[in-house]
Amino acid sequence: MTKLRKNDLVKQVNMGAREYGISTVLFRHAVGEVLGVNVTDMECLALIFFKGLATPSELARYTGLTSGATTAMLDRLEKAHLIERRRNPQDRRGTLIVLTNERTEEVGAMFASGREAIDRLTSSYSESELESIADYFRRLVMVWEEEREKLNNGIKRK
Amino acid sequence: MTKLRKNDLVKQVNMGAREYGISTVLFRHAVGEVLGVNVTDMECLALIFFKGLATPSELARYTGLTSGATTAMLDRLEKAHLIERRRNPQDRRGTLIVLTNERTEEVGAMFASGREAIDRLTSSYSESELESIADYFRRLVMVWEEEREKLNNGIKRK
DNA sequence: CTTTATAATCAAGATACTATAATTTTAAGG
DNA sequence: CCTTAAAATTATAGTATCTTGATTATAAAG
Repeated sequence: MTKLRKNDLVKQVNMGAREYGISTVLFRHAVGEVLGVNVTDMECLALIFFKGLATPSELARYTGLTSGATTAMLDRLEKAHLIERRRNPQDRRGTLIVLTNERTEEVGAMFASGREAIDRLTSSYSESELESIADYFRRLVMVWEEEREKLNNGIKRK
Repeated sequence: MTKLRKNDLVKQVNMGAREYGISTVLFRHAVGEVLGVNVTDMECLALIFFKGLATPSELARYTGLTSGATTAMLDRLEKAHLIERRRNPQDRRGTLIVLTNERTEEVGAMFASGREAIDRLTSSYSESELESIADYFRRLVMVWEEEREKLNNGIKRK
């Protein structure tokens, strides 16, 4: 009954992907609680931390906030000395958002332990396993991006 | 230089995991826009959809909302005929939250196409690949859960 | 140049959330 | 039983956050 076994594995993987998403959401909420920032602001902060650099427009797209709400959010993060606005030399209308030197370490420390654990975990797999996993993630991202575009096109047509 | 190759693969996987998380957030926001519900409510709705069933306490933990705000949120989703409150036969103090029959299809349709694509994608891997991927997800979840507990313990001690 | 589009901000009013406390209903322990 | 605890809801007042529409500065296209 190898067919059953495969179906079962497919389910396990799909379930795993979902639970992974849930666990990262919960973790970010916990970090937010420690830093004293709300959920929206924390989602942003996490993105800035992982990307190293972001623009307000990018953050607005990511969080689904309007531009006004995004400005307000960045004001809050700035007042808490968590981020800094820098002018974009390429486009002088634009702003670049980075973590402040002051608190990057503090924020980093919370993610660092997890990052290291993930590094150890990932490194424990063989090259061929890593190839499969990386490939799977790439394709997952493609699927959700395509689905999102379908929805967005649907909105525009109305 | 097989060491370099492995390091590169590890980076690809770690990056892939992050981008996957980002793409699912963006997708849920797009669905929320179509359904006309705000981000918080949508995060909840997605959890209910994927789990099939949830309790208010569970949703409060997941969203970081207080119990009062959770009740208000469920009121909004109920007024929009997206969810239904059912009594929990196991614990009659409790409430179970499910999608309504009316709109499950509508919501489901938006996720269905993606779900099917994911199913096809996942099924295209071999059993041994799926084992590695499932294992990787399981361990990722464990890592973030552990990290979250560390943070929560830190809060409590204060 | 002039027009149009984009990035970000700001101001005002509407909505959502928090904190707190009280209430109801049920579960579970002694 | 009786007490204590848990799940969910309700109510109120205050605060935080979001939306909308206007505004400024700059970029890009014609």
